[in-house]
This record gives sequence, structure tokens and C-alpha cells, in this order.
Amino acid sequence: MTSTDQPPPSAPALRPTKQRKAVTEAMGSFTDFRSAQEIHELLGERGEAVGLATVYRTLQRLAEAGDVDVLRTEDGEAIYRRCSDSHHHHLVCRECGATVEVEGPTVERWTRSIAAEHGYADVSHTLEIFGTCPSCS
Amino acid sequence: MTSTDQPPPSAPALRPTKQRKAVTEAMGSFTDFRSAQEIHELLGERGEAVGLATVYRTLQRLAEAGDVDVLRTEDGEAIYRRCSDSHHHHLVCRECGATVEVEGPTVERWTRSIAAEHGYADVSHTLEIFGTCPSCS
DNA sequence: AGTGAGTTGACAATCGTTCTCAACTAGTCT
DNA sequence: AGACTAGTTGAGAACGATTGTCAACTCACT
Repeated sequence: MTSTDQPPPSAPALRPTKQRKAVTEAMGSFTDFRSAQEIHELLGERGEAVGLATVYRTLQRLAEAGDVDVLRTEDGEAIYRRCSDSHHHHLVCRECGATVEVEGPTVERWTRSIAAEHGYADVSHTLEIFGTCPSCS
Repeated sequence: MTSTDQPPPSAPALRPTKQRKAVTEAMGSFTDFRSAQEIHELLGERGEAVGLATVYRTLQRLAEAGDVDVLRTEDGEAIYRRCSDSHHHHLVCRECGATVEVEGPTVERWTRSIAAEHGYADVSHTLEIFGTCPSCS
């Protein structure tokens, strides 16, 4: 092992299996937030049955990689949605789930200053906005 | 049933039982966020054993009434904390859970304007800030 | 003391999620 | 192409937080 070009330790070998592709593709077919179970069901309807455990595993990977956003419903269920790379938040319709990605330098600045003010380091935050979208009200 | 003074329909009769008092009191004995199970355990240690189901029920009531804040941990567990009446957010230490309540007219304004911009009504939002507190870093 | 609606607690049941593990597969080396 | 192997899959068991069930209890009021 005298090779000089190791791949970055970040990617621990990920195989593009049929199942993973199916999940990734399915994530592109809707724009609201859905639960793992719903996504599993969707895959079944599409004729690309994938084991529930695999759906969970794949969604986890995707979330870690930042390819999907994860939210928690009021009752603790995890819901997923494909997302853009950059840091952003969501404006979600309570009724139909319609979601808009929003960015806010204002909030970013604000949270950072608040944290600094209290001496907190390594700041991160979660922010979601809920409301009733135009077509639901 | 000819009485003319009904109590406001908001309060459907709430009895101040020993258990409820115990839970409420226990909530005053710490300032970080704790899970229902931890609170149940705490009560046990204090010699005021309260059934787990009752702890859950009571915390729910308190949360509905706005007397405690509820958060979801990364893995979906609900955690509770006594809170002030006014609308506020939290700056939570990832390590020790030390929590600071923060207010932010800035954010309130921002979320409202974002929502309006997209035509969303009945806006609410959740915002939590996580970081490492001074004594943990 | 008696009454009844609200409350409790032990336990079962639910439900989302993770674990287990034998069977399978993509990629690689020969 | 065949063999090898580490990563992957899926069915089902296991798990853990939370909620439901229901008979026994208790507070507040007569």
C-alpha cells in the first residue's frame, strides 16, 4: 500500500444499486415532504418495490449527504424532501404540504449574533415556517 | 340546565391533583430540556412516584396550555422545559443542554414578511439554535 | 357520608424506526 | 468467464417512545 493518492476519507464506498437509484429517482417525483413509509409505498406503486429497511437506510444516507432535507412532524415522524445544496429553510403549507425553500441572510446573521452574545460556539439552527398556502386558504 | 353563567369553554375542568402538582413542581426544578421518561424518573427519585402515562398526559396538557416548551431531539424524542409566557426561541447547548430563552423581533418580522411574500396565511414558525456553551467548549 | 365526573396507573397495544443475518450483487482481480 | 469479497438487500424480529384501555380511586360538591 504505497499508493500516494488515497481518495478522501469522506466517501466510504457507496454502490449505485438499483434500489438506491429507485429511491433517489422517486425523491425527484414530488416536492412536498413525505414520510419514509409513504416513499416506500410510492416505490411499490411505481413497480420498483424496495424493502422498507432499505428505504430508511437510503434516506438516511441521502440526508447525511445533504441531498434531502429532513423535518419532524408534530408527532415526531421524520419526513423527507429533495433539496438544493445551499443552506435554506422551508415555508410549508399546513394543509397540503406545498413547500417553498427560502433563504434568509437576516436570520443567519441574527442567530450568529445571538449565539455569540451568549458565548455559544459551533452554532447551527433549525427554522421552519408553517402557514396556509394561497390555494388552501 | 338554566344557569346563565357558563364557564368559558376553554377550561374543561382541570383538577389539581397530587400528581399534577408533582409534575408541575418538578418542571420547576431544572432548566434544561428533559424527556418525559427522565421527568418520570426524577419524580420517582423525589419520592413522588407518578405513573408514566400520567406524566405524559400532564406534560401534554402543560404544553397545550403553553406552560412548557416542547422540542424534538434529532431522533424524534419529545423533550420538555418550563417556559415563560411570551413567544420566544431557544439557544441550546449540544453538550450539556443548558438553555437560554431568546427573543427576536427581527426573526418574527422576517418570517412574517417571507410568508406574506408567498401568500401564506396563519403563519407560525419554529426556530431553535444549537451550539456549544461557554462552559462546555 | 354519598355521588359522579375527572383522574390515575399497570399493562397492552401502536407505530415509526432500527437491528439481525442469511442470501444476493457489483466491482475487481485472474 | 469464473472466483472472491465487501457492500447491500429484505423479511422479520426487536426496540423504544408514546398512546390507549379500563377498573379502581379521589376530589369537590351535596
